[in-house]
Amino acid sequence: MNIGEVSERSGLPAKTIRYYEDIGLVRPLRSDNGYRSFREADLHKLAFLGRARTLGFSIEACRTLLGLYEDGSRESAQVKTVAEAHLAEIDVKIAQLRDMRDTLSHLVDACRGDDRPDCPILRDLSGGRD
Amino acid sequence: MNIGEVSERSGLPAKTIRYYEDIGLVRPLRSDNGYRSFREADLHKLAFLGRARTLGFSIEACRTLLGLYEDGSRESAQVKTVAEAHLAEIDVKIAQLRDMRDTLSHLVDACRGDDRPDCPILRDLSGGRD
DNA sequence: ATTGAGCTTCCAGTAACTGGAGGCCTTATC
DNA sequence: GATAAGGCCTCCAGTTACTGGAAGCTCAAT
Repeated sequence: MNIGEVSERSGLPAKTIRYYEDIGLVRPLRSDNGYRSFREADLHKLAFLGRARTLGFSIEACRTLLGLYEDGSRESAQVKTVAEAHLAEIDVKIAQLRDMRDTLSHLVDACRGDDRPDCPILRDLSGGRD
Repeated sequence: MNIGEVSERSGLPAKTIRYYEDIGLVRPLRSDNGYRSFREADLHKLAFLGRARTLGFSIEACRTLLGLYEDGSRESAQVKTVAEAHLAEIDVKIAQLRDMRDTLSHLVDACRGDDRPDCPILRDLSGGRD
């Protein structure tokens, strides 16, 4: 398979696939003409990576997961540990965003949004010194 | 004021303050010895930026907000528009993270996390082909 | 005179790609 | 056989918002 077909079947841009090869996540063969030549297993890996990325796993976490995926003697506890760590990160991010959201939505609600300069949003940002 | 004092009073690292000067968000004076010399107004701007950043505004949004802050003839509608756009982005991010969280927490719950290789998380990532 | 802290600039690196330039390879058409 | 289109190649630069570090000047105190 050439990169175009793999791109289509995995849903990943060709650029991204080349990048993943650069950083050692996949190692496709090469044809005589220099083109990358992907096996089914490479495609599966890339699809795996795409899915893991949509779940928000970092590239390094993906590398770990891929290693476990390919290691028949893994313990599921290892996988679970990685996933739980990521879940905890997601929770932190959500909490941070919610804090921002709460503060910001109060400010937005308080702002009349008309043609006058008076603005609670700017007042808040300026530390009330205004 | 030298950068150290401004850093302490604004809560921003000196590195960040220099960076903000680089990209034109503040323009401190210079002393004869080459040191940056900050006025109170510069400190206020930096504190403003720090606060806006904690609310998640991008640097470019901060630049816009700072411009409005300094423009006595602004209309609060302009500020509100920027804030609402940012609020919408936050909502999108929260929704994405929640989706990830939901999927991932189901998978984590389904994984026994013991010494056996069988793992629903990997099964999901591999597209069920496992 | 010599520390040590504080300041300066400049370069490189982070995360995970993405865009673009310049240039082969392949296939089809005239 | 020439040519054009499209796919592929590599390499370089840019993105966001900083952060770390090196080499070196300045200042205050000893």
